[in-house]
Amino acid sequence: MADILQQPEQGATRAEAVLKQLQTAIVQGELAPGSKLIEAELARRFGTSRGPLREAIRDLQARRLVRTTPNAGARVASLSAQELAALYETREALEGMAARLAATRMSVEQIDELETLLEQHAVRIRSDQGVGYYQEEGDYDFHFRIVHGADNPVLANVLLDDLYQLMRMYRYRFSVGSGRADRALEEHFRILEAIKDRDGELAELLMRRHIGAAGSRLKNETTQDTQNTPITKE
Amino acid sequence: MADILQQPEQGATRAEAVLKQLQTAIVQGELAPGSKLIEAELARRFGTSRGPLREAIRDLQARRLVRTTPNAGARVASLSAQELAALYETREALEGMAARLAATRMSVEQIDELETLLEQHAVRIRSDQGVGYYQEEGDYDFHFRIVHGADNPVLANVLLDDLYQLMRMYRYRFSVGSGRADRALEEHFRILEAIKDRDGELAELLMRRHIGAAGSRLKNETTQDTQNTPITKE
DNA sequence: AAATGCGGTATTGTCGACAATTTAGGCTTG
DNA sequence: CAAGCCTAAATTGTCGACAATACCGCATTT
Repeated sequence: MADILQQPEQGATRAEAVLKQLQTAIVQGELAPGSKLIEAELARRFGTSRGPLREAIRDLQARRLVRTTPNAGARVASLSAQELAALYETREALEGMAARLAATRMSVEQIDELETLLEQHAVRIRSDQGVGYYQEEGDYDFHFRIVHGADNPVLANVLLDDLYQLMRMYRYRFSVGSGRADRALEEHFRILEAIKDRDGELAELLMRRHIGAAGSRLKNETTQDTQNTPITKE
Repeated sequence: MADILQQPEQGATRAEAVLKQLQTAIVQGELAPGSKLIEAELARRFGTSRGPLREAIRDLQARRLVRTTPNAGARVASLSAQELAALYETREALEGMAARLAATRMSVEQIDELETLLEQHAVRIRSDQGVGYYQEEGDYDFHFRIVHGADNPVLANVLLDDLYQLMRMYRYRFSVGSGRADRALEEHFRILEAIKDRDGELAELLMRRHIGAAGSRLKNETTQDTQNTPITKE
């Protein structure tokens, strides 16, 4: 039980382990958007050679968390307000679709489990414990289950692997949704109701609104300082 | 004008060049779905070392054209009928969204250009020349412009980089849409009309139908032999 | 004869060194 | 003083070799 802070072993291959560590470093904001990723430096930090690190960077590029230009290296993605809006727009369409499909494809067991999950959330929020928890993991968990309930592997891949990490990254920075947990939970319950009724059309509509609300709040928070300039530090 | 067949130089870096060559080899079916990608062999073939080749494979993995399992190598993606349906389902949602957005965001110049493009297609089809061309490049071109007209970089990225190549790969194999060029063109014109009217809702509906039709035809072609088994050769 | 363990071979994962390219700073030059 | 070149440092791209792992055929055992 020696090294809890440093747990360097994860994943089958070294490249995978580096990928995970690097991804969390980016998502949690330790590596600021726009900052340069120097291969040699990161390789030293993660105790590996440049080979696996390079592969990790390429994976992150696919997930839109970094951008690389040939011969000039990689930088942490830095989304402009416009791109951030585009991200939410796309998410709205995809998760709306997920909700519609989930309404017809989720099993009753899955629906039951989702309901108990939401009830647990309700308890947590009423007791004012874990508000932060709810916003992070709980919200993610709800959307995650909807996407899985849609039973569409392509959709799941695009949303969970590609787009979600990007949003988590920016959610971190603004701590989006402060004090909106109860409202969000209410919306989650409504979506659940629509799914229980097997009303795909309604579920899609509610989900789109739910995400649209989050997107417009995000827009307000960003446009106060930046209008077209990237949201970055360096 | 010596080597037209073999033009080994493409892209700024070797990995990029390999990526393009390998991707076309896969999309055109030269490397059958399910077949194994042996790094040493491909490296020899493309006249490079395993390093750049490895990076190309990782890029293709992000585009869902290959699947890798740690320590066991990469194989050309082999979609089951179910996954293929999921692919079209997702495309339907995304391109529907693209059409809706394009209806409000495309400039009149862009719309004019799109109209002349379709008129050229009409001429080609009526004269019975280039039916094959239309189905391949022309159709792609139309959808490409709609996606760009939506002015949403995330959407464009997901559709064009990730999903489109996969579909081209399977379109090749079945030569989907044989003799449907005139019908497809008609549908394209209707979508254009909706965009000219700035009627996003209608444009979305028409686009979804347009793609849904292609998807169900594809489904018919595949379910005749395979129901749950992957569509592959080896 | 079927299952299981055991090599040997093929293939992938990782590393360190070298080549090519970009980047930064100083110097010259107009 | 500004602009442009030119060198040097830093960084990325590429390669070949070695280590680790998975795959395959064969012998052995029950």
